[in-house]
Amino acid sequence: MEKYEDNFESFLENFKNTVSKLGYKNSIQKDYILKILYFNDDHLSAEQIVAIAKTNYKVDMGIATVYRTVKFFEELNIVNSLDVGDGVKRYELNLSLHHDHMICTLCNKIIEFHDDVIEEQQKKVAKNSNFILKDHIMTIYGLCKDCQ
Amino acid sequence: MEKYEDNFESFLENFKNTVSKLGYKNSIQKDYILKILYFNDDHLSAEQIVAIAKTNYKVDMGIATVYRTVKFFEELNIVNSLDVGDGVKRYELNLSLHHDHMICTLCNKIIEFHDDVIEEQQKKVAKNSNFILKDHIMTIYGLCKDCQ
DNA sequence: TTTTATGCAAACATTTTGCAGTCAC
DNA sequence: GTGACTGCAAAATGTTTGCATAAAA
Repeated sequence: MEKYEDNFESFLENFKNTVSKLGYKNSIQKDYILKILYFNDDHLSAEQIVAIAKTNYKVDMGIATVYRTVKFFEELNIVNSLDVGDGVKRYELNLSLHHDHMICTLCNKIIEFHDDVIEEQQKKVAKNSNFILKDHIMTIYGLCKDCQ
Repeated sequence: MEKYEDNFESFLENFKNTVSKLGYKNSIQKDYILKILYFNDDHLSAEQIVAIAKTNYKVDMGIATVYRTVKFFEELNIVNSLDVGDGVKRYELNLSLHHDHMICTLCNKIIEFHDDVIEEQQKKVAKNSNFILKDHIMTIYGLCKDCQ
């Protein structure tokens, strides 16, 4: 717990420096959105971020700010957005190596995974089609352990 | 060309029988939406389907009808919807074996592909997580041959 | 003639935008 | 003090729904 706190603090410091260097301004909203994404390994919607800010941190935040901020984060490549298929975008911090998702069609739980074989094969497939791979998403739908 | 016509005609006949058997009613709207999806290997949005109906077939169709019809088709498993990430759902006929998509981030072209290695590996990954795989989507983003 | 399908418009949900005021630097 | 950021409300976007009419069986 303490360890994560520490990690987050340095991550936040680093991020704030980047923001300043780019000529943008820091704000408590940016801080809290990062904090919320950092300490919730869920994949959160804009509305959920507002709700968590309010209940867990007693911070009121306009939803427009959340949308603008996560878009800003996406451009800086520290946040990914993902489309579960229900018409609501969810956001996750882009800290670790690339990963994909398994989504339970019953309880909507999102499980992250990474597989090198698939990653490699994707590169081959792209190459075979003369396609320059920049990114990919892969989502497996099914039943999680608990819902079977 | 003639061959495809023939194929489509028998496909359509077959579909119409299914609709009748299930107690639903056939309509020219259903026919045209199928026809449009069949003869356009693009992945069409509801709005595009309405536009093509109007310009290519001189058929006016309400967009609500298109949404209802593609949902109906999805339930019968003859149409898949896909989320390119721009907030607009696109629809494709589900005729062939499973395939995935490469999307060019410049010209938005959609290229279909199928790869057995990836399919197999997905099964393994799911199994390792005690996850019962039902479906998956995989989309590769990058630059197509023409846009490089 | 009964039931489903259609088209329109209104409703809806999510996301974006304009603007006036606020805050960071 | 300047320029970016915020929050609100309005607008925009994509999709769904209610209802009266039309068409299929």
